[in-house]
Amino acid sequence: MAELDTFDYRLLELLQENSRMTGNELAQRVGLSSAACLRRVQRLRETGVIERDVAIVSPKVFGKKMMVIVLLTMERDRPDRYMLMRDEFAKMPEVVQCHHVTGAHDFVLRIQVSDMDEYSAFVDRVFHEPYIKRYESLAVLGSLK
Amino acid sequence: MAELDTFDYRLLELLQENSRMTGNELAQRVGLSSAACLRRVQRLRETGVIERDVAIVSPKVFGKKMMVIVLLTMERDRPDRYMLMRDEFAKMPEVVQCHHVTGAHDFVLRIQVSDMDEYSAFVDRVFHEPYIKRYESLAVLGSLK
DNA sequence: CAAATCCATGCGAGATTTTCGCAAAAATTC
DNA sequence: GAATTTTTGCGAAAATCTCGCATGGATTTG
Repeated sequence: MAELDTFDYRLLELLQENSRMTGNELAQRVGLSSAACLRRVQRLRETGVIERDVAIVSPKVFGKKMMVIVLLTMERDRPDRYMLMRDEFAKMPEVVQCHHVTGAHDFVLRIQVSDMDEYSAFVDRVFHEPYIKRYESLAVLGSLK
Repeated sequence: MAELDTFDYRLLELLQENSRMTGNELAQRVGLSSAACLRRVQRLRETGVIERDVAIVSPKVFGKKMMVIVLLTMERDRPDRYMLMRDEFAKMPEVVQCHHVTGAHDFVLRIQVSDMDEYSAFVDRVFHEPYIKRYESLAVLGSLK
C-alpha cells in the first residue's frame, strides 16, 4: 500500500468505531463524495489495511461468561515447541487470544468458557503436557474495552 | 430478547468471523432464505445481542507496532482505588484492554504503543503511583487471533 | 514552461444488497 | 385441534455499492 492520507485515517477511525456506516454517512463526515469514500474503503480492504470486519456479540449471549487469563511457562529446552503450540492454540475455540511474550512467562492466553467445569476440563486437556512447566490462571472479574 | 435458537447462534458465529457476509451467503450457510437471515440479524442488532460492528485495522498501519502485556499489582489497602483505576485506564488510548483479575495480580492490561520510548513514557506517567505496588511488563513477540 | 501523464474526484447508470409488505406455513397456546 | 402468534419465503421497492467516464489538479517529462 502506498501512503495513507488524512482522509484514509479519518475513514479508518470511523470504521473502527462502526463498520456499518454507509457511503453517505462517511461522505458527510470526511468531506468527500460517497463514491470516493467507498472507493477508498474498498482499497483499504484490498490492501489489507482493513484486515476484516467483525460483529461484536454481547459476551453474555454465548453463555461463555467466564474469562480466564493464563500465564504459561514452557520448558526451556523445547523452543521448537513454541510454534506448534501457537498453532494448536489457534484451533481451540476456548482460546480467544494468544500472545507469545518475553519475560518470566512464554505465553499469555485469554480463555473464554461457560463455567469452572469447562475450564477445569480445558486445563486437564491442554496444560498437562510435559513441555509445559507451569501455568498460572487469573480469573477475570471484569473487563473494559 | 427472547430466546436464541440454533439459527441465531449460527448467524452470530458467522458474523463474528466476517460481518460483511451478505444475505445470500448467510442463507446458503444456515439454510434459510436471505430475507429470513437478514431479518434475524436485524433483530439481533436491535436487541443488542450484536453490540456493534467494527473494522479491524492492521496495527502496523497506525504505527502502533509494539504491544505489551502488563500484570499490575495494587497495594492491598486501597481496594477503593480499583474502580477509579479502571475508569482511568478506559480513557487512555494506549490501553486497548483491561481486565480485573483474581490471584497474585490485580489487573492485566494490554498496551499498544509505537515504540519503546512511548512505552517508557507511559510507564512513568501511569505506573509510578503510590497505590501501585508492582508491575510486570511482558513484551509481545507475536499474537494469534 | 508547456505538454504529457497520472490519480483521485464527482456524477450517474447499473448491479447488488437490504428492507418490507404480504400470504402461507410452522409453532405455540389454550 | 382450533385459534393465535411467530416465522417463513417470495417479490417488489428502497437503499447501498460498484464502476465507467469525463474533468481537474498535481507531478513528471521533454
